[in-house]
Amino acid sequence: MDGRVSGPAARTLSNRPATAVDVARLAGVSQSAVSRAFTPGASVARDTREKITAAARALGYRPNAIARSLITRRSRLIGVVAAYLQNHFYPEVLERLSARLRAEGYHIMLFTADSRDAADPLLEDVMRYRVDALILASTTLSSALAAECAAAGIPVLLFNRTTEAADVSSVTGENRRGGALIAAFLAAGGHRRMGFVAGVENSSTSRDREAGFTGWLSAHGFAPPARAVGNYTMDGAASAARDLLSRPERPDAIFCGNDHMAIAIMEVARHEFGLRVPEDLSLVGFDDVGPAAWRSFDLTSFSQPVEPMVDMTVETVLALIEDPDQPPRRLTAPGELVVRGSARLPASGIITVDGRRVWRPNDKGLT
Amino acid sequence: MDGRVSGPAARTLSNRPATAVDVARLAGVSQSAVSRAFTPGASVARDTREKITAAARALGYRPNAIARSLITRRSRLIGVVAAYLQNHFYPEVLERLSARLRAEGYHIMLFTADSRDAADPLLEDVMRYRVDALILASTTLSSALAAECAAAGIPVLLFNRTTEAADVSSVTGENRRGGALIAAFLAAGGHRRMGFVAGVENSSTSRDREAGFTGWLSAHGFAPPARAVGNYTMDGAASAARDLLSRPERPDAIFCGNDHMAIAIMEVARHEFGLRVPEDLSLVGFDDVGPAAWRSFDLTSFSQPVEPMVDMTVETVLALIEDPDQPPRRLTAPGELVVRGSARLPASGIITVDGRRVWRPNDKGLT
DNA sequence: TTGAAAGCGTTACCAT
DNA sequence: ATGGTAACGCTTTCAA
Repeated sequence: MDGRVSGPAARTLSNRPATAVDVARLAGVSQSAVSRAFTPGASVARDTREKITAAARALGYRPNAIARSLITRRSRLIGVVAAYLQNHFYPEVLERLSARLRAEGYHIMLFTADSRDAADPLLEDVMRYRVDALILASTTLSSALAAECAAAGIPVLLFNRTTEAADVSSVTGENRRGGALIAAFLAAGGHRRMGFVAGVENSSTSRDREAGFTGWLSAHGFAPPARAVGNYTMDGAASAARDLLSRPERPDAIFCGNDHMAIAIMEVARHEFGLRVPEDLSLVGFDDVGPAAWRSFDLTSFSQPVEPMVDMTVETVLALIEDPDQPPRRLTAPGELVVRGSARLPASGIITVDGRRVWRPNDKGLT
Repeated sequence: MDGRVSGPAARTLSNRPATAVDVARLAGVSQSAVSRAFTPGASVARDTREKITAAARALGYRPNAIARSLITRRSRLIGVVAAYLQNHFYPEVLERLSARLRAEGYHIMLFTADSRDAADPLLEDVMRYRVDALILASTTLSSALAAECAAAGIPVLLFNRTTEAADVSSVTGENRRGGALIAAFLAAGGHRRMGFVAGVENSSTSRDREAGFTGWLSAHGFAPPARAVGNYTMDGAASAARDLLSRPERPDAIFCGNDHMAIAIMEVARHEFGLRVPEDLSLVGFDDVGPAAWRSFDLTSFSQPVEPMVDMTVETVLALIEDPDQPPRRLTAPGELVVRGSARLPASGIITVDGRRVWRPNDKGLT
């Protein structure tokens, strides 16, 4: 009766995104049919579907993922909490993770956490968006938070971290074995005054690497390494290096908690202390990130292979979403000690695999 | 009447997240009241609110952002499309952007685009989630896509890119002025055989930097620079460097399209060609990312200040969300030519500002 | 200040 | 194979 705005034309003029109802009306079918046409496994007759897709295209219709999420109770959103994005490892992970998840129909909601402030307020947001799962990359998850996620039924996966406090899934590299292997490598290279630069001290990653390193050393009659803390930051590592390198008994080899810190330490050693690497000081890192291979650094490093780690992560997360009650998985991706020029070489054990030089000592007992 | 599952206990036992109805029931109020209690500006009596928050806490209630989005038609999600995450510039941007948006109550949905494949399928996903705005960091947006976003009413902002094809908002650095300033700087430093390594050739960023550079050169009687294309990747830049440096008339200075490529070029120059930087070859980059300041590179570079750029971005995006019909903004964040040791120095014009050495020639005409 | 009721745009379940 | 209808969990009128 009111002629001002009515009829199909008005719909078309409306600048709000088209809905399934609009499409249904135009195609002359029910809204349910439209829904089915956009649902992969649903049963729709050939020409019904064609009418619908034609109408949808005409209206620029796209199913509203928000509305879908509400009813299906699946947002197909994965919360990813990352810190330390300036550490090259994480951009590499993020890139791969995003690609793999997208292939599975999931998307990333990105949260960056200051390492200093608690993850709590951030978690509040995560929960409100009803993410289907949460991947914590390098953030300490308080056990309280883990409990809260569990209560909310949100699967949690720790990436590059573990925790004893809660029974939660995790994907890590071979931190302990890597640390031990590096100790053996440096010892075989003739070094005697070892140093270690820790990352964030209460992180499992740093603790495990250190435990592997010092464990091997003490088991083989070495003095405990000189030690400083770099907190996984470049500035922290630079300070740690200044500390270590100005001690009377200067280390002749330093195991740096990760490559990011190793680079900062190398800079300080060379440019502030005038040391030659590896003649005066051997340096070994962890992660084997891109910059480790740059000629300026040529860093020997224990690898954490991004692709396998991400693949494990995605697989685990999807399984957890499928069945949240299944037991948590704690997975470890095997790495290699990739040998480059930043540390003096042992007499034997260096072989070339897939174009990379790696150290595989005959000595067993380094599993 | 059916006694099996009913009453408050049953609700409590349910492991689905609590809803506003659950809270209302427990607090003895209406569901609307619960909604108001969680809406900043709403009118709720003091003790009503207290009853509600108590009940909410007891049940672990959190408002469902998905449901809220559906009715408010605002997802408070910002789509961010990023490529080249291995270029340090982008992680820095992402980190800052995430923090700033979160402070405004928005969240990032992250999409990583292979630079090779089109952004189209990705855009489909973006639209389905009804993001409130789209930030394209370093991706070429086809004008067709821009049109589609406009049709869907999604504000788009190009970060570190512009386009003539469509009338869309953008935030960039001073690409043209930077390129010109670098030309003047190198000329003043006594260089005569200039080289340029382009990024992605059809990107506005690379084109503007090159235009500024070659424009200044030709205006001042210099031959056009030797030219190669690096596509903003390290591998591409390394190849470009090999090309340029093995030419008979080897350049004595190269303007590298960004720092990421500059580092690769420096590696090749030093380690493959045995050149000293800057004695044999001067190198200048663009962006002034973190690694530029590392002693090993000590790269002279025109800065693109992340914080101002991100702040402009957030401000613009919020304004566009508020009023999508306002005219697009094309903003430019001023940079400086940060002088370090990778290029021979001009006799004058270098001053120290905020502890950084920058070049500010007396010569006007470099606006 | 509060509660009832009408959506928001889907999917899911029933009939047909 | 198709259409009608009831959710999903919230915000937003509108009355009271």
